[in-house]
Amino acid sequence: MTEYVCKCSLSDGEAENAPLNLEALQTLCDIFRMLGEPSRMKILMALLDGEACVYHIVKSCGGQQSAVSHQLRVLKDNKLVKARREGQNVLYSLADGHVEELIKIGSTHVNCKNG
Amino acid sequence: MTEYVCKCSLSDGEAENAPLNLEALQTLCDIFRMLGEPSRMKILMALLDGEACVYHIVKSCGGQQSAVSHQLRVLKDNKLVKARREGQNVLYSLADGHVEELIKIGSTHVNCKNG
DNA sequence: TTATAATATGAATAGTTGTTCATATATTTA
DNA sequence: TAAATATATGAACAACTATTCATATTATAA
Repeated sequence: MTEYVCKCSLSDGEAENAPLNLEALQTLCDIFRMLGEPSRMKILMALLDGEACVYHIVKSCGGQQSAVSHQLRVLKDNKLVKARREGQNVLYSLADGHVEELIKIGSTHVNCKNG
Repeated sequence: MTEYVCKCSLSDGEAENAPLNLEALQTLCDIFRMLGEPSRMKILMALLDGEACVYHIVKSCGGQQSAVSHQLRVLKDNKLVKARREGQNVLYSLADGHVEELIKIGSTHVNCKNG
């Protein structure tokens, strides 16, 4: 049985390379997974203009308060948002500029494909 | 019962705004969802250097051929990759530059958080 | 302290989805 | 045409997860 050779751009040697830290891959995918659920994306978009309390996030995004709280927890665990308490309220905001940038580029992609 | 006012940056009026096309939101999230699965991300990363046939994608990413084919189909349905047949082989490539850009920014985010 | 408001959480459930196995289709070679 | 290679696909199953409901926690107001 001879060595298989197709006409694509990869050699077998290149194809076998796995230059990827598995943990980093998982973390990277976790971030995208966070952005891949409409209920979470709505929350993040509501935070594009600045920090907001849970009450207003719920008002903006709809759905049950507990559902929003659950998602906020997941978003915080994955470092996409941060929170600070101010009296009775907890104010959430985007963790850093990358989140906003990812949303913008994703949106551009959608617009390109639809245009 | 008086109107609720918290100290976050949103007014009730702003919070109630839903300036979002639901279909576009879903499409946007679909793209990120595609990027949110390690098995798919591996495939996309294998395509960062150019087009590749299924055989080499499987060799690069591991797993069963049928699993890779299933994921390639989903990626194509969601317009993240495109395919062209060349003889027995089908060569896949990234749909456009946005995909690469998203992966890069996501990776930067990961590195920032770990640094 | 008691009551109320704001937020968080645990358990249960229903819906989604990635993988596997078996098989089908398409292309080339003998 | 028959055999072999490359890729795709359908069904089934297991794992994951978003939501709901009920309730707990935290903070302010009476």
